[in-house]
Amino acid sequence: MELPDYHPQQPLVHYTDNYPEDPLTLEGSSTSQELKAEPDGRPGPEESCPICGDKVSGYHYGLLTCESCKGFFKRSVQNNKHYTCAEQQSCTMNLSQRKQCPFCRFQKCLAVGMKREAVRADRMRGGRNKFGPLYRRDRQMKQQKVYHQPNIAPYRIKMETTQTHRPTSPSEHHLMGSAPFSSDALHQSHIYPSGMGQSGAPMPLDCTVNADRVLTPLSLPYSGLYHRTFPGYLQEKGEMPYSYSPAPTHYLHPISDNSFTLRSTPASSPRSTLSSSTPFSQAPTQTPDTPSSATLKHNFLNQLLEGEQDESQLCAKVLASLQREQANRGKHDRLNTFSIMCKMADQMLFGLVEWARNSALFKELKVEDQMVLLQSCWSELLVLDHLCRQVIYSKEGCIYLVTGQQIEVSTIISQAGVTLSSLVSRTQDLVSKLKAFQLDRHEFVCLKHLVLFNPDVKSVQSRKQVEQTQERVNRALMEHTQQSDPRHSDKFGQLLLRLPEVRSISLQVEEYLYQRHLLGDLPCNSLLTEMLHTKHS
DNA sequence: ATAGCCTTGAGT
DNA sequence: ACTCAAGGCTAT
Repeated sequence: MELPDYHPQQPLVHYTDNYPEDPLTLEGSSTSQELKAEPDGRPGPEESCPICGDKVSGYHYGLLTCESCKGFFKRSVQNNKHYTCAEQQSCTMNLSQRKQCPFCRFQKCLAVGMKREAVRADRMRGGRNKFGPLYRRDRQMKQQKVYHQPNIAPYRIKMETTQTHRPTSPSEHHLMGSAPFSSDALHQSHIYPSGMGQSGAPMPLDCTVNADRVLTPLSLPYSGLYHRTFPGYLQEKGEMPYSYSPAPTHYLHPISDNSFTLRSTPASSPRSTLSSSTPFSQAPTQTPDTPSSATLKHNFLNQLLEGEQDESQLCAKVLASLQREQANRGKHDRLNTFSIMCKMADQMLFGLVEWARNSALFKELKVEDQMVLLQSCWSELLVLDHLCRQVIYSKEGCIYLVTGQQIEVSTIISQAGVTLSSLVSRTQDLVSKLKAFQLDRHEFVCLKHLVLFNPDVKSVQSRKQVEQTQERVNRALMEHTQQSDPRHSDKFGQLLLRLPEVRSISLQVEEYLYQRHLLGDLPCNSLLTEMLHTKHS
């Protein structure tokens, strides 16, 4: 799953850079960075074919390609060719090797956005087709980019399947499984960059063009997200709350000042107060508190809520991190989709650690207990966070990423391996149930605390303290569910009954990630891998 | 089968 | 009349 080094069967997300000022443009092409257009928008001399890297000769079947790929695509479509790959459907595509595997070449043609419809069934010559306006707009985009965004390329995501078998070569990514090259639906269901997105310029209007693509240009809760400034989050260096160090880091080792070695946002740093302007407060399921309910319980719950991360800040942080990561990489060293997902998870994990550390209840615990608790439940917290995000933001049949993008579940299921498909299905079932229950933020934050304060974790020293806190949260949850929705008298019980499934899913996630880690698929130096190691050691 | 060059013709 | 993205031709 990646471009420009295309591996048809690879994982999920690929991106170059991103326009921080416009979250609606997380789509573009693989070559946006290296393409250099003339000021008039015509392809410049350095423009390279997104399929093989050869010199571009103009727009062909939807996007700028070289003459040979144009011809290849035309022949393939006109003659209804069905190729097969002798390798693992992840052959390298470049000028010298493009002839070796027509299967992978054709896949890549489709992947980058070449359009079969542009090959004429009647073989009529000359004239213009319906893509004329697209080409024009793409030129305009390029022009804008040249003048206004010379160094910034867009962010994009595409699907890849994920398998757990080992690639034949460490440098290659192979699909797992499934994806015999047979139908267009398969290819088009990938989260591919817009065929017209090579410019790397914002292309919000391409929604319609990309209607068949999985990843729709996202609609973030707040369009102004990137226009705000988030101290500490969008800075390029230095003060980023979570920056990777070049050497392996032991993020969770306690140090004398009762904090972790990982430098995190100081507790006094600006953070959202979860006022009505936060995305979460717009959750359709939220139950507004009435002034009359200002009880102790109420204050307790609000206290828990105050520690919740602001979704827009988290989104900005993750995007900034991905952007930084990709910026540090070479053109042929892009993260594949799976790696990007891991990076996202990693950032969310950092966020959860920070969340816990800032929790008044959690701070009361010994650092040793804090560590074992977090090490025990991190994956459950990740799953809970994910569930909450889905309940609040996801469209029916889609998975909402922390970056604000939505991916169709059916696509993931159809392309992922058995394990991942099962995970996604189980998770979506849970999402449906929680949506039916109209899980609100109070309940969600209680569930997180219930999972965090688990007195059954072995080697917890202050077991009693953990137990009491859990019971306290449990009571608050019970009272809240009874008050907020008296019609669902069993809501409390139903919510608790979901936790075993959350646990089960999280364990499967850990197992899955660990297997991929053993295959070398996980990015190095991540908190994610460190957590996985801790459990498996 | 590939790929560079040629011809065509609707849109501007 | 010009543009340029279609299809066609043909040496390799």
